Amino acid sequence: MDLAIKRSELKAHIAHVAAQLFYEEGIHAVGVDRIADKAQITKRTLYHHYPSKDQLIAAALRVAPLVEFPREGAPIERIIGAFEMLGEFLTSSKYRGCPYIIFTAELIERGHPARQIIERRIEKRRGWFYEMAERAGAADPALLSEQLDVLFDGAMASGTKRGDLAPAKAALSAVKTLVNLATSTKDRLFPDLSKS
Amino acid sequence: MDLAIKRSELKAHIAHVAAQLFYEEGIHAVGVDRIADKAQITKRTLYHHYPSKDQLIAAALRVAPLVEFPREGAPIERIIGAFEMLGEFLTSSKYRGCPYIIFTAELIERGHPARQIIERRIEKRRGWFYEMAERAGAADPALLSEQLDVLFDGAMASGTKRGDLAPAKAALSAVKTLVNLATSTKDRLFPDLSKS
DNA sequence: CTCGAAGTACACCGGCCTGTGTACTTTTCG
DNA sequence: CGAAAAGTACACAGGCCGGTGTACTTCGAG
Repeated sequence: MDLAIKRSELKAHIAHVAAQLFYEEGIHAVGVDRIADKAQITKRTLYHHYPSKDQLIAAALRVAPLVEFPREGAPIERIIGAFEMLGEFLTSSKYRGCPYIIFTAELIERGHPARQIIERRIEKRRGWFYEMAERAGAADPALLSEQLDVLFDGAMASGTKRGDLAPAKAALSAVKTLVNLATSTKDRLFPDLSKS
Repeated sequence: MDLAIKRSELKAHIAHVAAQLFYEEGIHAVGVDRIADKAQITKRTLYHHYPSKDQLIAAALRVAPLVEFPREGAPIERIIGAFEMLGEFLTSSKYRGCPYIIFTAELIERGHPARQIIERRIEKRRGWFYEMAERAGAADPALLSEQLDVLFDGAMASGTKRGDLAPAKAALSAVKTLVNLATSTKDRLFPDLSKS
């Protein structure tokens, strides 16, 4: 496969191997020896780059794969595109659940090293949704972006439990409905929907 | 607190203690000794009732707290009621995330003992949503119930990461919108919303 | 009452996992 | 080229955890 890894890229390489293993088999279930083996290095070398497993976890989290969000186009199309990408992500070969959720579930006691990374990324995604909602001319961008966020997480979580992409489809249809409603002027026809 | 636990209730008591500890601190992080201590019994006694930790995990999962679903009322009100109960669940003292998701995240390798319980419960919830959607006269009960499912999971997952109940509120508003649309005859006004 | 089941107290094993010590070879770069 | 930095190979410590053995006491149902 990847014979001959340049020394200068070794550190990053280790992080990627760790990320994959942690994600696929769980943080607690994977020992440093396993990671060193798969990365084709010595445990000693691993500890040279990452003095503790916790720091390795943090590094792995930083390079964890994400759902790609569309970088251009009309706001509404970008939002919908994000959920379409999500569908692809969910059906990718080894999907096992939202990395954030999975890692968070295994990192309760630990104070901080990795948590902050997760929280920062989540905040970034929320910001993106809010910006899109605003640019799309939503009546209540805060509400819409919050709804999108929930749907996104929901599709990921539901996709964890069941292999298929039905959750992603359902989320996508819900997104289309909610976005259309929130950005259309006709929403005045249903003034009572969002309250009570 | 709970001095004097009846012998006949001991087994159930152990499962409850385990469920709480597993949920709050993680399955891997909690050892049998901890559980035995908190249950005020000997490790030996624990192993008398549950011959392995895996079986204890399964038992704990069976008694894990759930969101209560309304048992009576009009279908639409019951659906909405379910999401209101969810909001309460999320803001309950020690909420740390959807028990199913958390436990699943820590139980990859293990083949079966606990997984089946989780899957059965999820299927039950899905069935409940479908029945409600059908009774409410939804145009496409399969789609609506799938959407509700995704929103439910999403609220739980989002609620994990951030302490507040904003996700639950957002999910609730989305539910109201989607249910109203799906069950109203006026949805003919928006024939294009759910496709493409 | 009585006898077996249930519970106790405590020591102990074996495996796994994080992390280190050491003596050696290889690469990199000024 | 030559020295410092990086990597190797391997053994080993120390801790935690799941699970067992044993000899004893207590409970509770018939």
